[in-house]
Amino acid sequence: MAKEVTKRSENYSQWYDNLVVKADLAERSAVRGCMVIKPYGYAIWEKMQHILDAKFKETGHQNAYFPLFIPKSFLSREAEHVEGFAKECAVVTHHRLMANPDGPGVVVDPSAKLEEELVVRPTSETIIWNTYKNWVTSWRDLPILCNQWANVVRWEMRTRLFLRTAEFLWQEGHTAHATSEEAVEEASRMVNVYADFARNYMAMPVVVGHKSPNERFAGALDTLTIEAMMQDGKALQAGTSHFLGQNFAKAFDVQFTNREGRQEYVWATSWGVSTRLMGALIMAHGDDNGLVLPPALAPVQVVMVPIYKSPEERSAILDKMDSLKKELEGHGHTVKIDDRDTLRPGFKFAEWELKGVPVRIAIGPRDMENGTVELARRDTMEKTSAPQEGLGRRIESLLDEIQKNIYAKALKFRDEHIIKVDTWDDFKEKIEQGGFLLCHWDGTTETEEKIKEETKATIRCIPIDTAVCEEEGRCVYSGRPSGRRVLFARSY
RNA sequence: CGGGAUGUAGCGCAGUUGGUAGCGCACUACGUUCGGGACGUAGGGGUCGGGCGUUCGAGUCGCCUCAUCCCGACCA
Repeated sequence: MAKEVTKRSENYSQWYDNLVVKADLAERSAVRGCMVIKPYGYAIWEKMQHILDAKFKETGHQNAYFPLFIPKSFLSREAEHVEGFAKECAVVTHHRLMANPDGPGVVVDPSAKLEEELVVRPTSETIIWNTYKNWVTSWRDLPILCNQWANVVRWEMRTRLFLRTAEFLWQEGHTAHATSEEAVEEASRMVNVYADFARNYMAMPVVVGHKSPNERFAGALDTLTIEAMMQDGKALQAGTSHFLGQNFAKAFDVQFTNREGRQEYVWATSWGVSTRLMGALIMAHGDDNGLVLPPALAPVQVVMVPIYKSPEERSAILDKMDSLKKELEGHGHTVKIDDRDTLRPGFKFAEWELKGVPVRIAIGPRDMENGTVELARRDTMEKTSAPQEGLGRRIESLLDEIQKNIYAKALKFRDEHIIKVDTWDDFKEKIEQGGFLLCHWDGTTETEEKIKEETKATIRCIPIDTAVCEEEGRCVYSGRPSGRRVLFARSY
């Protein structure tokens, strides 16, 4: 039929694009580089949002909203920041259209030129720090712990659904602190919130670490990252948390009077994850049959498909399904009964597999006689027969098991593809096979750039949570001494 | 901004030396089906990206233009 999915092993990139569209997650928009997130895809994003939002609240943060438009001059206040974002900004220059005097349609009214152009936010540090200036006068006003859910625009040259689009949805936390220590601690806390979310909800293992100076966020003193491995062995930066020092406070003159009565610049962090997480989820778990969703993020955890010939059978089975649905909902699961009368069961099976629903329950005349259901799990594609009696408890433990199994599978894959590499020849060979390479690095940007030029691999992070990195050695490229291993990979 | 390609039905594509606009899927109606992506019959749907030219005649040839995609530079 029409919804054939490309084989993952044949062309991973094509498999991904195909899957995103076929599973009804998103599609390319007529607008250059932009994406339409379809209801099914958005439902997954909403689940992510709710879970993350609750975690932000738990850690003392509040939501707020800042303007979409940033006066051009704001961007240039912090030198490194402007340099980092200047090349990808959409700029509003006019505020009015007029009828085209030379033909049909409308043209920009040249008399409506803005005195100062407005940049569509690529990130909100500048507008937020310009605002925070007015919020802070005393140490008593600190900390400020705000988060914003918003869209941002980065005019990328080349785009991919979820992974890199001209406009994307994200959350950005922006905090202000009285001390450096407090801000460093905040940046670390939030990267761990992300890591916890990735592991326990997305069922996706991640490596937590520091970015090399070269890969840092523009304007940050330190960038923490979570790096995930996709099934083609490439790395995906799934979330970042930045210690911004006093850079933005100085650029926007945000000072407070400390307990000793002296004026001091505040210390800042910012952190964010985006709809890119959707791409990570798809690429981390999907297979040749389509999406594989961890139960914690599946908009539909259990789908029920009736199998019948006559209208009488149909109504009897649907009645049974209604009562089973209520039982499962009592256990807190989301259940959908696929009662579409125009499609055959086999089609429905394939469709829900494509959409990644963790558990399928099929009931036919045979099951009605025997008091059973057919249970199918998406992660292993196994089918078993189970009694209708006590189905709620059975499903509860099954969903739990699936969540754990998906993580275990991804973890196994990742650990099999992280290898230590100590020579340059070995590096060049191993990087072609995909995966993460743990190598010694001399700490210079020069070496990092050379390696990138020759192999397209970059330092994904300097891991903080892997004891195996802590050892003396020599740089894999230059041979100079190194105190620890870092993580190299090709990335999205 | 360099290099390369493609624009024909909702989607994917074919269209020969220029001669009535096609195929598959999807869609509509009816019937038979229904435990792994059903089948039959009958239908509907097009300014061939746009403009100008050559010609008796252009989807096809020429020029211009617009858009999109791929490979680089950039990147969550």
